[in-house]
Amino acid sequence: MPKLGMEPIRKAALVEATIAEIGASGSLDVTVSQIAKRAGVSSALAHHYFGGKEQILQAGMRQVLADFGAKVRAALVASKGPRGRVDAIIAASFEVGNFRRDVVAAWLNFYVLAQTSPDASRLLVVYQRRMHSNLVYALKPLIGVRAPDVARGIAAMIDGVYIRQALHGGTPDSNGARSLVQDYLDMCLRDQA
Amino acid sequence: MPKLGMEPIRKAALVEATIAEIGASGSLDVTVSQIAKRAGVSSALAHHYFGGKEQILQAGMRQVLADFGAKVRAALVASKGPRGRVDAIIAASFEVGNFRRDVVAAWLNFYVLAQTSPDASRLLVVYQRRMHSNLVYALKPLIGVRAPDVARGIAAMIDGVYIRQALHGGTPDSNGARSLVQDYLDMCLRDQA
DNA sequence: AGTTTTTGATTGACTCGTCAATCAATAAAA
DNA sequence: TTTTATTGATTGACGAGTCAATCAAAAACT
Repeated sequence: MPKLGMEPIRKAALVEATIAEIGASGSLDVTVSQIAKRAGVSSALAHHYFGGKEQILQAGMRQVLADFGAKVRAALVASKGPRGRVDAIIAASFEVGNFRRDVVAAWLNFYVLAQTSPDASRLLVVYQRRMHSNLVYALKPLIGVRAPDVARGIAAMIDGVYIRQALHGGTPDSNGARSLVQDYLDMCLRDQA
Repeated sequence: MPKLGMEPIRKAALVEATIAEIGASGSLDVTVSQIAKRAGVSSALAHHYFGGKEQILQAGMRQVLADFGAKVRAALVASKGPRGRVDAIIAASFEVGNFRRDVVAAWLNFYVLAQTSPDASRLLVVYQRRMHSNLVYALKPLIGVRAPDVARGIAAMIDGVYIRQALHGGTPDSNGARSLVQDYLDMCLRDQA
């Protein structure tokens, strides 16, 4: 055989190229040839390793989700105390890397895909569940029984702020986004409802 | 055949069919033939009246935006007092019609399009600006100088809650969505920051 | 060590389908 | 007859997926 163990290398390159192409086109209308070309291989090889276009795109999506999850996890282990944990989640959500052209494109098209693809929908639910349970776990010591409700509010606001920032042409304002959500959190903590 | 004055009728039918097809496919990957067929005409006629696919899709998007704007306007004229105006905007945003399959699909794909199409981006900015100024106008009597910031928070939360509801399979919970945002508003009003 | 066999890696060429856009032709008002 | 409405047929381009063939290293064998 030629150089052995090419498969994981090629797959990784194709996944990366997939995300890049999605970013370049802004949509999922990317050809397998484009992806393969960017990865430096033939389109036939992409089919050989992934089986079909659908699976290539799915691998790309999964990668974006995984990257995000890793960022949150890293931020959490470096945090201290309940409030620190919430702040870490918020900060990780608005990290500059998340506003990269290709990452934004991946997320938006992920939403679109989630309407019709059970696979995409399931992945999205997993992400939302993890976000929610992370938030609840951090909020419980701070506000007790109100934690689930506040977590829902924070999660929604993170999504809303993210989309607005992402679509707002020009440099995204990570700090502004973060403080908007943190102000909301502060207010919730101050409030006795 | 030609009964005169068909143009506006056909155009309206094609626009409606466009939105329906976008809803059916969940994406902008709809063929002109599909749209034309649903509208009961040939694809050639669609090209004849609109010039090209791009313009057909754009007309569909503009229609969705216009429908939303009309709903908000209607809710505003029927409202009473500052607080009533804010509630009206929130309620209009989560009206059941906005969760229709095709409307959701249109909005999500609108976001996607806004990344790369200056036209779509411009339309989106117009919508956001109007939303913001409506909110500020209603909030000013309630919280004065804090109005712009709170308006930003409410707008973001509306978007975030909407997306979560829209992508959450099953019947959307209009009331739940509304109360989530209204609770946020109540808290802002109660708060002296 | 040298030869042979095996097999992963890789591609160019091809098939089959689809789709946007165009056009020439037809029909019916004005 | 000039204009408006309307379509079937056609075209030209493009893209997913398949396949047979090639290449080169590694393993097996002598």
